[in-house]
Amino acid sequence: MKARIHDVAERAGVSMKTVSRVLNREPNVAEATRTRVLEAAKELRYTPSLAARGLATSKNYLLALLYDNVSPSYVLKLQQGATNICQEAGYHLIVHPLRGSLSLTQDDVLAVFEGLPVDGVILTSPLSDNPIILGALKQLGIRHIAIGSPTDASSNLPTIGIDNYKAARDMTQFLIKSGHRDIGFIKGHAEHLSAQLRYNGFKAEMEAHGLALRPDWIVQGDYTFTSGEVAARDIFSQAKRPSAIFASNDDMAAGVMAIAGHMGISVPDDLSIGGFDDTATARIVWPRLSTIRQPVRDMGARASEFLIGPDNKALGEGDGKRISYEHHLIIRESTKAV
Amino acid sequence: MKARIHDVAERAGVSMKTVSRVLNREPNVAEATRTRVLEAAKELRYTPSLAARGLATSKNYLLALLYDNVSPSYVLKLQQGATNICQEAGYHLIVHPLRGSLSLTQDDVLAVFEGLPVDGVILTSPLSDNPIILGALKQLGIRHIAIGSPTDASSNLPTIGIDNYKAARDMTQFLIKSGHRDIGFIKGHAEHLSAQLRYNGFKAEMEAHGLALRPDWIVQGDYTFTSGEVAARDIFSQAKRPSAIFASNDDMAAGVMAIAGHMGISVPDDLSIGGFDDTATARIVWPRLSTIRQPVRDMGARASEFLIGPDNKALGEGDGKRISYEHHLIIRESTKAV
DNA sequence: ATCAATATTGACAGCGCTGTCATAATGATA
DNA sequence: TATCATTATGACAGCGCTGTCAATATTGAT
Repeated sequence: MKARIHDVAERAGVSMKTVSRVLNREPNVAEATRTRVLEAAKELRYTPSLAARGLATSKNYLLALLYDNVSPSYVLKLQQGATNICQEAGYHLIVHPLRGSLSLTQDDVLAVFEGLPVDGVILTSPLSDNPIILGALKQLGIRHIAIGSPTDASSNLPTIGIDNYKAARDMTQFLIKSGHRDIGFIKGHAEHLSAQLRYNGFKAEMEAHGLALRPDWIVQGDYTFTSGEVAARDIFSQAKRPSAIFASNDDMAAGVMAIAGHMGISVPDDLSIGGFDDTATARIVWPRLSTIRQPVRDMGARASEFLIGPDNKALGEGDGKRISYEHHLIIRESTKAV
Repeated sequence: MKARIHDVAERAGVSMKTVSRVLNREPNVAEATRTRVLEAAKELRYTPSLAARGLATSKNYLLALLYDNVSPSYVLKLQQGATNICQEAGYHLIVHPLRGSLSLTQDDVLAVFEGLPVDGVILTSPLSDNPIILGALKQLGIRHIAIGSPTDASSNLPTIGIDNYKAARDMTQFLIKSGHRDIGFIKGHAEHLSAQLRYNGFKAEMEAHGLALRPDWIVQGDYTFTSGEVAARDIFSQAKRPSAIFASNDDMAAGVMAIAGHMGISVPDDLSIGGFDDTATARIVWPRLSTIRQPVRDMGARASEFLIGPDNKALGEGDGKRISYEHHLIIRESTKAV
């Protein structure tokens, strides 16, 4: 039924080992031989057995993408980028939800990874900020990389992301330049490093313009739609309302928008709203959200490349531990100059 | 580093084969032996090597979930259900995007599956309606199951889903009972069987109540947000506007809502909107969508169970080829009695 | 022509597990 | 107690591939 390497070898008139060499792009194969083997493989529709190859090389040819508590479209975009690279390299990607990661014990986590026979793991926030998970990965010797906030130079964790701090400054600057002076802020999940960085960026830019941060307008959220609603209610119950609200992600921004709609506050006429991430949500709500776009697919692709590549391969410039991608400020209809 | 079956055997004082028996729940192992083996395995934190096991059994212990063109949250929910089951059985799930599936040739599809060493495939619409894909799967002898519309009894394809026809009737009936008589409809993607069934349900219920279907109010969409916008513009440009619009899925309903917002048509005061699927979108838009909920997680779980189980295992009642789950009509703020 | 260096190829073992089949222990039956 | 069916266990080969190492062919420099 299914062709084996032996069949290809026979057909090409070479040894199995030579076929193996061609298929694995090893050096020192005569050009003519290579061609002959490739042809034979094609004719037989040969594809190597993952299992056999894995057993022989003690690799698994499997990567995992772990997530908890992030937006589905973000996960799937990452995954699409990663899958493309995996396919080329004969790898496959297991997308694995890890629910309630914050309350997981060391043993829980070890059990998860022992049951996941992968060569590398891509972590998204907040998993990448979780010492238990990082510890388990290190203990088991599984390569890993985080998608998130590469600005934390203190850590040794290879990381791909955008400059959340700078991006938040950009959005804040945009709002200020649009004439807003009374700007509220909804913080992201307290456990996510990105949340801290985004807030820092907001704060720095406000201060750089000599604008006051009003504590009543700065509310803790947790990146969920509902927390955006709660935060919005909170802010709107104050004596004075801000003219703009910058939410740390799109879902919370959508929550703000829902409450505004409910309370008859017109967006963007009475209130401008800025989001972050440019998820599908940003284009689904009306008016559409002004937000920050991350090249998520590229980041996923880069992460797989790193995990599949040789151990010693550096990730980026400098110490080779961090890569920062460019973000983009996307202006849509949820913001307006005053 | 990593424990092998040999180590466990030694520690338990039995042969490797016996350990294998215990781990695979084969019969004819003395209770005392079983306990001893289990203990040894636990102490050594032993987990079998997928590759070796796969090589020996010529199984892959891998399932694939293929999708194209469906909402991310739908895919991830399916995946969560499926993953749970897979874990228990020592399987893993590869979520695989198959973009542009409609223009794929036989060879493209074969190449995809040959590169995907899996024991079973879960197909979502529209892949499950694609004869090329089904053909390739059959040709390669890969077990598969569709998530979608199990009402098509003509096919031999095992299918899990809800009764799209009935669900659409339910939503239509609800709108009619709310006093709406002028109801528009936005059709789903022409290639999806579900789209046809939903439309049929709408039509049947309208006719059952003696209500006319106005062709100007029935517009073709393709399940995307944008197509919902286009359809809405189309309907709103007619001389008379319907008092309610039933969109074949939530994303299109959100599109309608966006255009309504844009044109100053108030939802639900001037226009009721019904969606379908109860995706995250339904709760993100404002007002929140009345819609139809499917037990997507359960469906994913059931699908994996089927694929992992023995060949002869029937799926459901009757001919054992179809399972229909209950749907639920979810009433939120996007609809209102007139 | 000669030999070292290099390029190209193949034989063979073994990765960690399970299937097959043989054997040993146990229980049931006469 | 002898005999046979049943249950419990182990020895061994082999799944399809690649790593190691040895063998052979080719090249270039003398």
